Amino acid sequence: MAPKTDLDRAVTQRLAESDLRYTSGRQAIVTGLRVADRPVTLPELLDLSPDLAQSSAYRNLSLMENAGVIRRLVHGGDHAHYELAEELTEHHHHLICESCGLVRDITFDGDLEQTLDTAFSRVAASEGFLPRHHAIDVYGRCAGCR
Amino acid sequence: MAPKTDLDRAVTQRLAESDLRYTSGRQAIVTGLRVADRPVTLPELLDLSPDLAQSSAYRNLSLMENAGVIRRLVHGGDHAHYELAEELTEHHHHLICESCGLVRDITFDGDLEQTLDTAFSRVAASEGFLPRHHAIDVYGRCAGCR
DNA sequence: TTGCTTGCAAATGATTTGCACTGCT
DNA sequence: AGCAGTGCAAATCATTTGCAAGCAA
Repeated sequence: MAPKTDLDRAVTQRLAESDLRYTSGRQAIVTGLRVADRPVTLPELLDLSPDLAQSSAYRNLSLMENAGVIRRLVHGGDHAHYELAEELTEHHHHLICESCGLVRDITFDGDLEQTLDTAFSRVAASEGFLPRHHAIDVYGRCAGCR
Repeated sequence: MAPKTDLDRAVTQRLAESDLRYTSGRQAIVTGLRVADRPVTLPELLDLSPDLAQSSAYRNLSLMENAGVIRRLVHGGDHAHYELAEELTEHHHHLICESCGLVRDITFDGDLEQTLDTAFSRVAASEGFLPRHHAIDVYGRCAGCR
């Protein structure tokens, strides 16, 4: 087993808080997501780590999502995309290719996020909503599909 | 059949451009979505118009989505939500209740949208993407689930 | 040994599709 | 007549789950 990274330690702790072990299968998933460096689908994840059983991958993704380690993204395509939770990385948004489904992370500067939060809170309040977080998806064509 | 509204006329034209007729079943869907005044799931749509056959509703929603009349939203819940396309209403975003799945429309003022478009174009360009449109989802708790 | 994990196979459930029939035009 | 549209039932397919066996504390 590879030496523990800071990410592994953070994941271990979050899993422990939900009474879950950081097994080798779960490490393979976390490592796969870290290496991919972009949200990936389940088939892509299995390609990255061929020893994973599909059902266990789905099961662990789901368990780790509840534990705050994984975030599941769903856009219109056939498969959901998975990435590490923002608490383990950083707040970001997504660029989605309408042609091939590729998803990439993007970040905005703090001033813009500040502006957004303020605007969202005001509009949400007018509808009686208590806003908790937000997601921005920018759709377009990726370099390969231009 | 009810008299044609401006919306009906606009839908008729868009469907015609795809060689589709504006049949009574399709009118029932469009009317249901207009009356609901928020994105609804397929079961909700069938409740609003009990005469619709499920398969035809799905089929027409899909055809009308391709014709630019309908927009399909997918947010992780069990069912997708459907609403009238923005070209028939106005550019808006969504407030989503994490507890019950309710979706409501929200709009931002022009200045903010302008700021957003500028920011999105710049960031997308840095990744080689050509941005086409965007979607902002604000997650939280609705008044009923507070 | 207790209980979390895993892999396999089977089940689930939203959505899609084949097909025969209906109804515009 | 000719073809778009519809409803029913069956098929699809990503994801979930039951279960028996494996493994860590």
